[in-house]
This record gives sequence, C-alpha cells and structure tokens, in this order.
Amino acid sequence: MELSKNYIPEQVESKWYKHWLAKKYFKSLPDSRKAFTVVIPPPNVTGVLHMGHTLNETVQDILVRKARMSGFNACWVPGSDHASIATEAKVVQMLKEKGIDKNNLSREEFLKYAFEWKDKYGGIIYNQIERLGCSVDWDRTNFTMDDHYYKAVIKVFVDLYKKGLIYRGARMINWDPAAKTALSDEEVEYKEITGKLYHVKYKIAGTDEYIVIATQRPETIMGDTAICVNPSDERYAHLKGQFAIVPLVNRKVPIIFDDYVDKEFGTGALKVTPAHDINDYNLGLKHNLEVVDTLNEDGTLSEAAQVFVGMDRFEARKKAVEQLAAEGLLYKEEEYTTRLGFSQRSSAVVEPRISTQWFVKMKEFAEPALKEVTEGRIQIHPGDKFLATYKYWLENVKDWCISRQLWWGQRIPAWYDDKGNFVVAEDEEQAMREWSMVNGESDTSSIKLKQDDDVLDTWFSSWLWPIEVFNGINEPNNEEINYYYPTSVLVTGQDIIFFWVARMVMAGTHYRNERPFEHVYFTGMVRDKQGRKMSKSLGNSPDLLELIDKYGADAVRFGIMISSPAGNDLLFDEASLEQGRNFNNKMWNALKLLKMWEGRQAEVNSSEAGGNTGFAVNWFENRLNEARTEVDQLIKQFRLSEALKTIYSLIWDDFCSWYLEWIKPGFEQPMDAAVYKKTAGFFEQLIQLLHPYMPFITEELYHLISDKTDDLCVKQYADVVTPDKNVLAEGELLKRVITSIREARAKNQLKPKDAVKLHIQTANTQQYKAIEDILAKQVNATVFFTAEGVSNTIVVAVEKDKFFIATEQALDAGALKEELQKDLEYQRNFLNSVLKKLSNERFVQNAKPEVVDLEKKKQADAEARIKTIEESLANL
RNA sequence: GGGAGUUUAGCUCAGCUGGUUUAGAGCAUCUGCCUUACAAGCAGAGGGUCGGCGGUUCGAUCCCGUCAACUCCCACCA
Repeated sequence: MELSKNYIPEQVESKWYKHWLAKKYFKSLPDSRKAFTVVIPPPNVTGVLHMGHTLNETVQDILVRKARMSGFNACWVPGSDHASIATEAKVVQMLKEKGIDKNNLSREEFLKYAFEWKDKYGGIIYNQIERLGCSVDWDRTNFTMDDHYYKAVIKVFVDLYKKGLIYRGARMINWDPAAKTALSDEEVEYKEITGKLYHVKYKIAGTDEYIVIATQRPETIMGDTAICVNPSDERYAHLKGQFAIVPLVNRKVPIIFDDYVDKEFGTGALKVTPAHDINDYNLGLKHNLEVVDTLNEDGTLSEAAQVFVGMDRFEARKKAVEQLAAEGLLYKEEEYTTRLGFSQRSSAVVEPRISTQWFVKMKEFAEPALKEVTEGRIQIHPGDKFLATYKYWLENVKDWCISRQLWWGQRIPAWYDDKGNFVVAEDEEQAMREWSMVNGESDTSSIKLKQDDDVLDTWFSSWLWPIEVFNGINEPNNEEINYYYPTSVLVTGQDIIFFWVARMVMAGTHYRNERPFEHVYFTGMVRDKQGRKMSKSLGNSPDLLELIDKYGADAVRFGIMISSPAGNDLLFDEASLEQGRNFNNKMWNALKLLKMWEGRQAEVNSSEAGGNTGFAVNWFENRLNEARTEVDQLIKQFRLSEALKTIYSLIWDDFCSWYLEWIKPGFEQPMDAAVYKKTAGFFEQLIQLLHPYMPFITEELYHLISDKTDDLCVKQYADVVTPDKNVLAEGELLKRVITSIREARAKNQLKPKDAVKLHIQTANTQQYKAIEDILAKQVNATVFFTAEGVSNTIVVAVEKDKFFIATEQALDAGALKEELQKDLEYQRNFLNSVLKKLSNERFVQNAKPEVVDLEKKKQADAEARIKTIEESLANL
C-alpha cells in the first residue's frame, strides 16, 4: 500500500469513530470488573461548545480511555443541561428576531419553541463531542429535563419541603422594570457611572435640629422608615431615642444605631429604605423596620409613595430634588461615581425589589459536604489551590434561592388556592388530596388550585446529576446506581465550584450518604492569546469543528493539553495545534520508515545491518519502561500535561531522533529481522501509551504496522518492567558524546558530509566498543581506540574520556583555543562553587549524606575535565 | 470592600516534599544541511540577576513577610 506523504486526519477519524461505535467499545454495563465512572459536566444547550468545553472533554476522555485500557469497566455518561435562564434568554431573543413576543405566547407554546431549540443545539453539541473523539456511552445520554429527570427533581423538591429544608420567604431580588421580570444575579451587569450624591436635611422631631443624610436616590425618600448612624459616632450620640421627619411625606421615623454605617462616608448618617435597597432591607430585618414599597412593577411610583404617584422613577427623582430645594431641605449636591446594575436583557437600570421566593436551608447540607473534602474522601486537584475556596464558601454558606421567574425549567410543584394557601405535592392530583386533608374538606369539586408560575434554578436539577443519570433518585436501589456510584472523577471548571461542585456533594451525601466522586479535577479557563476571556461578543472563540477540519481532532487535543496543567488558565494559541499536527506527521513518517524496513528484512548479523543494534534495542527497551513508569505516575497525580510532554519527547527524541537512527542500516542494506520485530513492537507500545491523548492516529498506526484482529482502543496495557539504571546511563552517555562531538564539528565549520577520524582515549574501551558503530554513523567518523601520534585535532572531553577529531581540513587553532579557554573557565568556576560548598563545615554536617556525596562526585568530575582541557590546550 | 491565584528566555508555559538546577520545553530568532521516514524536517547556536525588597537556612526559583503589576471568584456602601 502506498502511504501518503503526510498524515491526513479526516479520512481516518470518522472511520475509526464509526468502528469503535459499531464494536460497542464505549458501551458499559455493570459487570465483575471495577467501574471507572465519569459523568460529563452537561454543557448548556445554549449554543455550541467552546474551547473551555474542548479542554474539559479532552481531559475526561484521556482519563476514561486510560482506565478502559487498564482493566477498568469505563463508563462515561454524556448529556446536556437545560440551563434555564441562559436558554430561555436565547429563545426569547430568537423569537424576537422572528417578530414574536414571549408575552403573547402561552406557557405551552413557548415551551414548544424551547424544546425545538434544545433539539437543535443539543444535536450540535453531541456532534462536536463525537468529532473530538470522546469515548462516551451514547446509550446513556441524559438531559436535565428528560421525563425521569424532571420527575426526580420534583420528587427531591417535595421531599426536602417535607423535611423542612425548603421554605418560602421574602427576598430582595433584581427587578427589570422594562421587561417586568426578576433577574438572576448573573443577568445583572454592573457599570461605572457618574451620578449625583444629594445631601438632604431631615428634621429631628420636636426640635429645630436637622440631620443631614446623603443619597443617590432621592425618589426613594418616601419609602424611608428609619435614619441610621454609627453607635460610636459622637456627632449623633445625643439623638438616641429620637425620631426624624421624612421630607416630602412628613413621616416620623426612628433614629437607629448600627455598626453597618461608615462614619467616614458622606455625613455618617444613612436613610434606611428597606423596600429598595438590599443593605437597607437587611438593616430593616435586624431592627424590625416597616417596609414601604413605593414602586410599581414598571418602575413608576406607587400609591404608597403618596407623592409623584404614577411618575417614572427618574422623572420623580428630578421632581423630588426640585421640591427639596424649594423647601430648603437640599443641603448640597456633589458629583459621585458609583457602580450601577443594568439588565443584560433590556439594558434598564435594575431595581432591587422584595419578593417571595423559595429557598433551601443550606446549613444542614454544608457540614457533611465540608467533611467529605476535609476528611479526604474527596480529593481536589490541584488541592492546595481550591480547598480554601471550597471551605470558605461552605463555612459561610447562605440559603439558596431556587425559584426563578421563568418558564423553561422544572415548574415548582406548589399549588395555591384562591386564598393564597398552598400545598406542595408531586402532581396536581396529589396536591388536591393534600389540600383537602389540610383543610378538612372532602368535597373538592368546586376547588381550583393553581400551580406556582415559577421554575426551579437550573442548579437544582444539576446537583442531582451524578445520581440521576443512573436513575438513583427515582429508584435508589437499582443495580446501576449501586455499581457506578460514586463516580471516579469529576472534571470541571473552577468557576462553578460553588454553583455545582459543592452542591453535588451536598445532594450526594444527602441522598446516597456518600460522596458523588472520588476526585475533582479543576481545569483552568481558556483565554485568547491576549489573555482575554473567550466570548461570543469578542469573537475570539474559535469554532471547534473548523479547528478539527484544519488540524485534525488529535492535533486539537494535543494542542490544548500540552500546556494546561490542572487549574491553570490556558492562553489558546493555534501554534500549539500546529505542534500537534507536526507530531502526527512525525509518527506518520516513522511508520513509513518501518514499512520500508519491513520489506527489507533479512537474517543478517548485527554489523552488516547497522551495527551495535543490540545496544540500541536494549537501551530503548529500558528507556521505554522508564518513561512508562513516569507517565503512569504523572497521570495518577492528574498531571496530564506533564505526562503528554513525557510521551511526546519519548517518541520524538528518544525513539525517532536517537533510537531509529541508531538501528538504521546503511544505504540499501537489509534490516535485521529480529531488530525489526523488536522495533515494531516498541512502536506499538509507544502509540498505545499515547492513545488516550490522540486516539485516532494511534488506532490508524496500530492497524498499519501490521494486520490486526483487535483494536488499540481496548488493548490492555502490559505490566511495566523495572528498567536497568546502568543501561539507561550508558544511553545517556552515548547521547552526550554524540552531541558534544557534533557541536565541536559545527563550531569548526565541518560540514555533515566531511568524514573525520575519531580517536577515543578512554579507560572504558569495552564500553565504547559496544557503541562504536553507532558513534561512527552519528558523527560521520571512523573510530580508533588509540590517540598515539594524532595531530591537527579538535579535542572534546566528556566525563573522563577524551575524543580527538582528526581532519584533513585546516583548523582554526585560535578559535579552538578560545573555545577551550571558555570551557576551562566555566569548569573552574563550577569547581570553585563546589569546593566552597564542601569546605563549609556546616554544609557537610547538616546536609544529607547523599547530597554531600553528590557534591564530591561533581568535584571529581570537574577536576578530571579541567585536567583534560589543560592537556588539550598544552597540545595546541 | 472580602477571598484566591499568577509573575521564570522575545512569546506560551514546565520546574510538586529547599541541594545533579551556573534553571528546561515548544514557538520565534540565528548558523549549517533538499543526509535514501519526515523542510510541517535534520544537526547545532544564542537568549534568563527565576517581578522588587527583606527574612528563615550551611544552602532559596522553591519556605515566610512585604511591596508592585495582572487575573479570577464573592459582595455590590448610602
């Protein structure tokens, strides 16, 4: 078969993915093996995968494939998240572009559009996961709004409500007066703006005294229910027990004292408006203040404001200022820069507003979730970095607001009667039964119950993910959940440590009484070359499929993995993908070389077929085992980038640059059949080692090396043999000798074609005899083991051995001398630093014996080299 | 405002129990090679006071303190 010049990924990739699927290699069912379970962090069905997902999924695939090839029953569950807010916003936007207003749709009509959207984008995402080569079990695909999943979420809500862990309460939310909807914190964008700070005089009741407060929002004065000052503020100490008169509405309000007030800011006195500011609201709760809501849903002033009723809030602000000025109550106004919240959807200024929401009590959940991590049952990678963050959040956890004023999501299973009483139940029928029980009413025919309009926070469904993908909520004792749970490792972004990771631990400990995963691997954020976050609006997020088309999936996986240690941000640069593509070619070309040798095999003796092949084979076998041990260790520690670098260098440098050159026969010479067989075996082991990172090309190469009946994808790793350190050291010495001689050649303008004579002066003739042919081939020289009477030479010293390069060419003695002088100086400095260390009594006393011995060895080596260089200089 | 992280070659990053570290890799740069697997390649080279200052130690890129710059998360002060 004719092999193409370069590796062409597109033909290869789809072929093997189809083959793997057909062979059901990714399918997992419980069996007697140990399970290695991973659940994908379900991507939002809002759009397409970005580079962050690519990194995440590549990491997971590496771990899963590695486990599958190491005797585990590997199970990777794919899926997607309905992402309530984000998706609903996208769907509303899409409808708007079609000229459809969500407000004119019924809930059912809207949900129909939303599900169409989900099918479309869910499909795109799944296609991307496939193109990337992810070995997920497609039969296990879950969506957080699937029927069973929906049911599970509702079941959990009802259960927690019955346990008293879910309650209804008041809360300040972000209100968008233009869209007339509540916003989540994530949907509010803060911007710096310059506004005015108004200083307003409030009369102290029953006196002629005034207290001056500062406010940005005079239109909320009518909602004031207290004045607050710092208890340690002497300026206001005499006002204890007094009341102030709110201007414009003449309301008498108490003067309260609280540390919350900053004495330095403004006048040190604060007007408290519990209905319209989150901090004031909290103050109000603490001091039992009245709440006067002076705004309507659309941002106009309500009846409760008494003045400016029906006027827009900003218009009212102007009027309030005018009137305060007219009454002589405006002390002064000044320029002031502040951060103001704007609605991501309508760009309107967000109003804080009190509303009734549903909450989960978090204290009970936090403690066990904290213990799972602090007691080491869940290990976080990299640990030291995120443990503190995790602990801090759980120790200071606040109740979780789980209701959202949206339609896309699991609808809150609470039913209200016309008096506003409610019952919580899994469905309407059950709700009715509950209602009649509570109300002692057996005839319910005339009763109408209305379900809560709101849906649940998206995280209230995703916190069940590791359980419910195995149907563990609905059937807590089924075979699958018992086999696959807890999962092995969760791979996710550090940004959702609170939203998701901590909450999964909570749900896991609560519903399974066990951690949901053994390890958590945090990936960093993927940024662009300039360090900016990748985002649609910046247009700096590349299209994954285009990248795969351009470089191949393996190269994309390589590029994104080569420099992304756990938890570190990654600046995405296509150059690393090129490196991956080049790596593909390198291996492709190695294959071509092997195929050429395959056809030239013969039973030949070593020297005819290149010489010293015994040494080379023995060395590489040991080197391979050494590297495999390193790689296993690194992957165990989740240092995936390091492991990939090790494999890369093993293949490119050790195998291709050194080993293949060492065993390469002379021009059109036969290839020793035994060496060929060994080498093909090495190559198979190498690509097997690499397979989890670059599955497509490795599978292709595996089948091209020779006809196979099995597939690399599921080939089990053989045990690693402990390498022989002496053999490894001999190989390293040979490399150093070759490099040193090449360097000397290059410095003396000897062209690669210029053959030279190499005279070796050594006490270890035996050792050099074993690598004589390799050395000769690698530095284009004829080797001699005597240096008697050679002249016109370049001298190279490696350890205690000397190498004389003799050539016909004229040599620049001056330049040679200079080189040697430079080297000599370096060695002398080095020796001095070593001697200094060794003459330091405290070093010799305190340092570990190995360290001292090492320094002694360094001393001996340096001394030997210096002697060699001095002799060489004398010869010149 | 609170918390966390980062700072090592021109660029992107390794360097994980302080001593084979006078610090490595890829890209970029320079030199020489179309050597019969690979020019998307081969053989070499140059390039760093490991952010600043102080401390602990026989010894610090590594540990501690402090300052500076950048980044992320949380909060959203009238």
